[in-house]
Amino acid sequence: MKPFFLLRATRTPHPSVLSSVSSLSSDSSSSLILQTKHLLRKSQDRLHVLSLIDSGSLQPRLDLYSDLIKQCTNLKKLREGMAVHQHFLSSRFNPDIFLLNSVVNMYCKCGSLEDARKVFDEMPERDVVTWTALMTGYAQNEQPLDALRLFPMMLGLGVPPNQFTFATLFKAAGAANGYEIGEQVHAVCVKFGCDLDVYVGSSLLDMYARQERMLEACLVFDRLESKNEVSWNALIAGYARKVDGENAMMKFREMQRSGFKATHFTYSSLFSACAGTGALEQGKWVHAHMVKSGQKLIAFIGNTLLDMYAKAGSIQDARKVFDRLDKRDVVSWNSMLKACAHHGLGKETISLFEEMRSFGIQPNHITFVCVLSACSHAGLLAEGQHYLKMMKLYKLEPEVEHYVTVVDLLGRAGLLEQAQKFIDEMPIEPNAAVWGALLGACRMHKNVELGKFAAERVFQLDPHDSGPPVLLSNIYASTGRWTEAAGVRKMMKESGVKKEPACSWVEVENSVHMFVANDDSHPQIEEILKFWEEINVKIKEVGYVPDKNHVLLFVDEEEREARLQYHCEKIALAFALLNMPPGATIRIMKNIRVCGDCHSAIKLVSKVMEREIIVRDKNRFHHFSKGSCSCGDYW
DNA sequence: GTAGGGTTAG
Repeated sequence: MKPFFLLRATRTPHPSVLSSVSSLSSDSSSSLILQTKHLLRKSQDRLHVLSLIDSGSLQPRLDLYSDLIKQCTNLKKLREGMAVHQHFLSSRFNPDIFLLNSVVNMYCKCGSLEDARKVFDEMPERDVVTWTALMTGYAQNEQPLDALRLFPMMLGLGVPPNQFTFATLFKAAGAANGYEIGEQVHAVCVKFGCDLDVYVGSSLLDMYARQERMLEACLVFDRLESKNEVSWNALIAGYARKVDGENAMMKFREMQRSGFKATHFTYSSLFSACAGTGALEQGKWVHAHMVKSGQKLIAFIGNTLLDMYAKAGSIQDARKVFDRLDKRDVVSWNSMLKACAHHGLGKETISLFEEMRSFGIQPNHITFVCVLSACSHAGLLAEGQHYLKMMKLYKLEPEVEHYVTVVDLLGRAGLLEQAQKFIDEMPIEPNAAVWGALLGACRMHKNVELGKFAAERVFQLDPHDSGPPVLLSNIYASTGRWTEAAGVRKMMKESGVKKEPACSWVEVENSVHMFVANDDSHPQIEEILKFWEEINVKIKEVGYVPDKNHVLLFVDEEEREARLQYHCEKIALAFALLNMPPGATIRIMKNIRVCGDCHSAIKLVSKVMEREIIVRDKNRFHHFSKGSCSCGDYW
């Protein structure tokens, strides 16, 4: 066996080497050298290895440099990597493509793309590995466009790409929203016969899934030569992102049938799908499946599980998960804070946040968004201002999101002028969301003039959002200015801004039933409407007066009252009352904010029907019980 | 020597 380098007895090697060498039982010299080589390679002190070379104690071979570079790559030691690179340049060795490829990769993995690019540019020759390593570097360091730009250059120079190249390119295309480029690369990929590879396929189907093109994603998936956990997970994650719980669950069952075991990626996708639709029963089922499969509750899954319970309306279960997590990271804390805020538990959010601080956990920007929005939902004005100031303490500069919550906080409290002054004095440029918060407050407090002013700002900054014109029209309508309300509606129609249709849904016996406004396609609709009539009589007996201000169309009085009956949250509620066992808590989800009239009606329903009713709207949860709501009518 | 999938705010 040929020794790789020699340890000269006349020089003093590193003490750890000496002590290890002296403890070796074998006295065969080649074995000694091999053992020493192994030791040095495993040594945590790469700089010392370089100094041993400098002092003449070691005679390096090319693969010693190669090993050292690899170590620096894996450990992400940029400074040491640079030293090894420099040392190699001053050595007797010629530039070697294998080693330089490793150097490019080392700089990429250590996040120094400039250095990687410099080595790349100066290389006398480059192969597919060189190109792919740099592309991957860009793709993994949030420069996906730079990764994509390399591809035509590479093809132009006649370097044929391989499956590694395509896997990276599709990832980059997905991250850069570069879907047109992605599709072109897909064509090239087919030409090179790489599209059936499972790595390429997972990345490619993920790219299609990210633009909600599940049909294409499935086509890619079905064509794969062989599937693995990653390709299944990419598919399930695609459905989960689309909040298509039904298909996510279906693919999950297929995955099981095909003999693949769910991983923590699978579970977290499924939990986030259930969180999106608020499907508590399905979420619980997946949770049970996970426990049975022996998958541990690591932080990553725990956070999505916690989030699922919170978003599906069970803050108690969310808290249980939080308490059971053995390692809580900042995301766990943020999720729990957000859960409390979302459920209107302002005081609890604050005490949880103080607990987090007392544990010495460093809050981040999102932490403060959670805390501030809790203050806003609970009307805790002084606390909100206090926590905004506290950000400085943690060296966090408030971002526009934080200013939005403060405007919201002031606005909800009715301090509209103060809110406007706050916007004027903001150190950063207010965006549409900031003005939108003021507009929302004007809607709440029926301030037409300021509302108009705020609305104009929003229209300028975000002309495509249907929310603000609807809000403005509602301000006019709720103050009886029907002509102006109709004017805004007309303007919307002409400019092509479409209002998102209101819809509500409810989970009954493991399936989700959705009710879209003015859609009577549900098979039980006749029965539901008849049942709502009965409820309506009952709640009128205990004082329900339909609030016609919430029907914001220019129609006559009678029709206005009739239209109120058809708000989708009422339909969903009637459906749930008809189909759920007595006493079971009803959980209704709505895609937009719950309307004031429905809010009053549901409060009374909770009383006359003796039911716990939980409604999740776009902003928060409402827990209705015994005739009142947890939001204290402040939302 | 080069590759793919997951969470938190609004």
